[in-house]
Amino acid sequence: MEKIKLWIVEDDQEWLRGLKAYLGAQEDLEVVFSADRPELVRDALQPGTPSPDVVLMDIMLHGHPEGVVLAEEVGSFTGAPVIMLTSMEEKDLIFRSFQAGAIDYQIKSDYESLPEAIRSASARKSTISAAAAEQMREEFRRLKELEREFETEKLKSLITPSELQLLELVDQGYTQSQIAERQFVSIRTVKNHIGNVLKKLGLSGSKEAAGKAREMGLFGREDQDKR
Amino acid sequence: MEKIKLWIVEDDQEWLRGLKAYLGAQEDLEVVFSADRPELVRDALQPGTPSPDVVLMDIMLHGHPEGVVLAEEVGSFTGAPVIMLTSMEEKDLIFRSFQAGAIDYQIKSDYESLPEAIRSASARKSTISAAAAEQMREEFRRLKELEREFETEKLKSLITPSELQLLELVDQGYTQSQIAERQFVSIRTVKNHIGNVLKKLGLSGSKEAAGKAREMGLFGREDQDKR
DNA sequence: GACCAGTCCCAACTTCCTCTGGTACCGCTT
DNA sequence: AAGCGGTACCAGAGGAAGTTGGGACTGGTC
Repeated sequence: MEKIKLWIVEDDQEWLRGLKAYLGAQEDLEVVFSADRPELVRDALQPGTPSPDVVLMDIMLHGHPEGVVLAEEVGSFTGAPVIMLTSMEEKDLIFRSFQAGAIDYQIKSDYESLPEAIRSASARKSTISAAAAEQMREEFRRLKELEREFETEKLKSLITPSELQLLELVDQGYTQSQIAERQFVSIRTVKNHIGNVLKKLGLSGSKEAAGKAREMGLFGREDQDKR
Repeated sequence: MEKIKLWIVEDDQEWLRGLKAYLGAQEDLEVVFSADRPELVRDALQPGTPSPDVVLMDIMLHGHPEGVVLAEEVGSFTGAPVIMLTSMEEKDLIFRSFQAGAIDYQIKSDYESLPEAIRSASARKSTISAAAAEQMREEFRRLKELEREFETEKLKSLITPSELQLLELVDQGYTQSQIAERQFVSIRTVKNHIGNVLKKLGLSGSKEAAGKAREMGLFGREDQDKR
């Protein structure tokens, strides 16, 4: 059986030695390269260093999260899956690692589960912990809400108050002349407002525009709340 | 050894039977409940149905992604980790499932890896496939970029053109009187503009404000590009 | 003391946007 | 033919915001 070739990047000498010993003792794992400084890793990318099947990368190197950028470099150069190691579960770093292409994220103190994580990683599977997944979920939710808000803001900045009011009446099914009566303005005003909205939204069809505005929550929030 | 108790929700009778047979044949797995319709699952939530250790949930039930909402309900009611099943890797559904609290996401055709995924899930670990992870990564990237753009827009909407111009000169190290000369305006104008910016940003210190504006890319994009 | 940055007021002027209404015309449905 | 929605212009009134200045004052720093 072919052993899984590991690279380990870890600035804490103590941990590095421990990891090498512990992982090297596994039947199917083999540490072929290790480094405690980013420079050494970058050197290893060009010459004949045995290429890795899986890379273990400490997320914090000498006090700052250099592991993140390094992970991206190593990942794209060697094509190997990268597992990030960290002491604490720090939300922002999980995302940065994830974005940088790391396949997995493991807590150092949980070293017993590392061999299994490495085997999964070599098969291109991530075994993200529940806590980490939960934090990603939260961040995801936040970003999705933000995306929605962003869209809403963009719409709101296009539509003026009176245009919006007319749209609401359109949405309720009134005809343009009915709206004109109700609002004590001429049909011309109504036609202009709606025409302007349609031009700004790039639509043709006041029903469409009104529906869109409603979906985006631009009308009163008193009643409808789809969550 | 205690067997892992499974719930299976799957509308395709063929698959449901296959899954029950295949998974039930595993030594450490036991299918304690299965359903082919959402209603049956909701019924199972209250009475004495054996509670699950892991739930398998088809993401598409009768043509529409009802599995997503169902996953959230089942997950929060039973507290069990939920694995979503699907035929194809559809980006949007992965996120929706993930947000809904699903711990994992498996492709049906890849059924050989299901038992292992179930074991991981029962230990609250997800074994997301590389393809799915890559899609999540992309979506993440997009959302993060959007977040940044959002922040930028918010700033830009606060700062007026001439204020921005003065900020740029401040950033280049000119004093207020130098800026006044250069722009052929009185010192009073400069002081006012900068004062207004500081009030709007809630800062005190024009250097700070200028730096922030630069970081947000509000100045010319011709040269600096930090990526 | 001179110089600079920052803070609070106030006051013109300009420019742009909104709101309002208008004329004229097209296409569709009833 | 009448009614409705939609499109393309135009134009005046009003208001909000941006720009430019000013006065008066505080608090550092060289």
